[in-house]
Amino acid sequence: MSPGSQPRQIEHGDHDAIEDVLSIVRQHGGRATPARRLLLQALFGSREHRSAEELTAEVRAHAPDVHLSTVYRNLEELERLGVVDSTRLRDGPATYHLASTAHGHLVCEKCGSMTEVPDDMFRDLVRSARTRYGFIINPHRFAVTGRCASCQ
Amino acid sequence: MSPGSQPRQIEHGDHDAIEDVLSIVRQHGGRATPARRLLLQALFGSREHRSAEELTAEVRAHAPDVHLSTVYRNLEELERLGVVDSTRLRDGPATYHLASTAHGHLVCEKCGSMTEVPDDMFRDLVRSARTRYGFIINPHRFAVTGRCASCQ
DNA sequence: TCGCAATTGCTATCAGATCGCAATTGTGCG
DNA sequence: CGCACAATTGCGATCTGATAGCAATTGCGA
Repeated sequence: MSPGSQPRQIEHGDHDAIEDVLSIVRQHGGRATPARRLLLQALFGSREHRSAEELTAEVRAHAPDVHLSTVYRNLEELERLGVVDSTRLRDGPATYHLASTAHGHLVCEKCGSMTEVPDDMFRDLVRSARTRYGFIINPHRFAVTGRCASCQ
Repeated sequence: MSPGSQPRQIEHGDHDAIEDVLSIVRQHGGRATPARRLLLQALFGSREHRSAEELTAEVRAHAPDVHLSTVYRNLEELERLGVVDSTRLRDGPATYHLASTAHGHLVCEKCGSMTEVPDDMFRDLVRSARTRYGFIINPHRFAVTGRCASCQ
């Protein structure tokens, strides 16, 4: 559970994936800047949920001049393109992760721990929201709060 | 949709309800101050989700000196006592409402509109979270985000 | 009625996030 | 291959929502 654990190596598949994303960016009139590339690297390089601040720190390890606001702007852009999802956990900053890593979030309102859960948990909720209200739920972008097993 | 609409009259039942809450507060060593009473009045007086700021404005209509921080402190206290729930909609400030008015929230991430939905929509999710993870979900304290019917 | 802890008003401060602007830099087009 | 120009960046100022510290006030149990 230590914050900086699992700094999983960038695998060669990631590089292609990053370039794929960048070509999507280009298709939308965007550019492949070093900061953007580095940010994507950080996003691909870790399974954890990262705040903008944490991602900035990771980017800065390679390019110390990249500014926090740049990271925010890029995250916003990448979210607009559907590449990343942001999730507001109950307290603290928003966290960001690749949109492809599909999962919901259970956040304990006592101890703050977060459990990732598969999408199918939301199947029923998604279905009834659609049929009853015509509302299409995106289960990745919010946190479900309550009490975790050890905090009952 | 105008912000100040529906300023539903304080009904005589509300007064008793407010005093009931205050006696609970007293049982926990708290006091029945004017600010507290006014805040409860505001909470009872409206079905809408209100931010701390909005509630403060309402309280100030009767007692102009009540400070924003006082309202925050009281909301925190009342939430601790289980009288109110707070919900973080996707953006903007947290909103507060009486815990008794049980419902979940669907928030459109495009137009920002909010739909209140009955608890039973969450039945399945609540059940599988409990059986699979021992996690007890409180459906009132978070917002489910997605696209509303008119924003597909 | 009295004493004391709970509460308040106020200001300062916090964290997270956004904005404006001049300088820089990708990149599509010729 | 090189240019023009829009996209992007660094940086600081600024914004909003929320909290903390502290002295003065005030409910309320005994």
